[in-house]
Amino acid sequence: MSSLSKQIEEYIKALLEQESGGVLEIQRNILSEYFHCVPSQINYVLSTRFTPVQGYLVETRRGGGGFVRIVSLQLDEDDDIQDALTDAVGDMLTQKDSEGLTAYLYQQGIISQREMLLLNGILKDRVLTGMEKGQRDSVRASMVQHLLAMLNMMRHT
Amino acid sequence: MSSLSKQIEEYIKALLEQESGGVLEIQRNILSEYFHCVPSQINYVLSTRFTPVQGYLVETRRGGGGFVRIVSLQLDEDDDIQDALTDAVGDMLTQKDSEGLTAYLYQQGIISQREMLLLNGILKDRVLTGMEKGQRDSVRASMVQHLLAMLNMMRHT
DNA sequence: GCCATCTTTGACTTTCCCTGACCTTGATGT
DNA sequence: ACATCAAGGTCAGGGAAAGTCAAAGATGGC
Repeated sequence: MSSLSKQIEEYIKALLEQESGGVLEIQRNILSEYFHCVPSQINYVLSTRFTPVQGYLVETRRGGGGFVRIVSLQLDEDDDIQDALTDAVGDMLTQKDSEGLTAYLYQQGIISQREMLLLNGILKDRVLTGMEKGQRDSVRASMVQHLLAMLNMMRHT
Repeated sequence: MSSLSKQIEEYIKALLEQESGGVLEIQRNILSEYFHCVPSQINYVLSTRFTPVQGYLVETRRGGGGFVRIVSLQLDEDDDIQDALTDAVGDMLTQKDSEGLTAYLYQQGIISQREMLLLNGILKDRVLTGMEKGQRDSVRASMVQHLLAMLNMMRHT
């Protein structure tokens, strides 16, 4: 008995495969009606199975004409970016570690020096104001995960 | 299925491009008739998409011969980016505004398209997790303020 | 059988867009 | 000056999405 979440996951992935560009746009309500579940079930599936680490980027818009857009990144196994995504960055990342990572990306020729400097500037503790260290490191991790996912995407286009 | 607001936005931007001086003067009623909508819809579009932080100034005059003037702000080579934008950013910045700002910076040749995409990617609500909206907007403002400072420095060295 | 983890649900919230009723300002003719 | 008309402005409200969160339920490993 595969769970509903699992089924929804498969369905979305099937839809994604049909899209040539690896980009799927769909309405949350349509999906939840199709599976006879509450809309927030879709959020659960997206947040547990379509994360940057798993190779997906999700974008949404609310209000009239709202949608959910799911982008599938083609990731190859032995890739610097993918390694960083699965190994180096967990769900917490200190300023020091993020600087180490950007230096590595620069040294690998994945980002420019200027990009490294800009990213470091934005990821500093001093800039991520008004939160506890734990939260800062968690937000930084999220930012860097998304950054890596996008770098991966750009590399393949 | 792009929203009416989006269409109006595009239309205005297209008109603006045709103007050599970056200044467009038009009547609100003409626009609203063209799009078969109420006049105040135009105000909505102007106030959400043509703000200073997105690189625009809007001036209007009421009464007979009234008009809406939309000015696309141009940065000169020796303009101080910080001076020009710090106030506009303020201490709160929504995702939409930050995207407008990066688009502006790109259009003005201050950042590359790739930098714009990377920045947008890490400034999204979805990425700045685990906080209330107020805090998100405040952290985003902080990040963008620091970004402006760095861009300003890099520009003159 | 117990505990941890994953799933499912639904009540409540937020965002975005659009409309219409009513208000303010400026120009013009007398 | 004043009346009138011709702009544009404001604001509250409603509808259409998606988001959040916590509680309840299911599952699986030991």
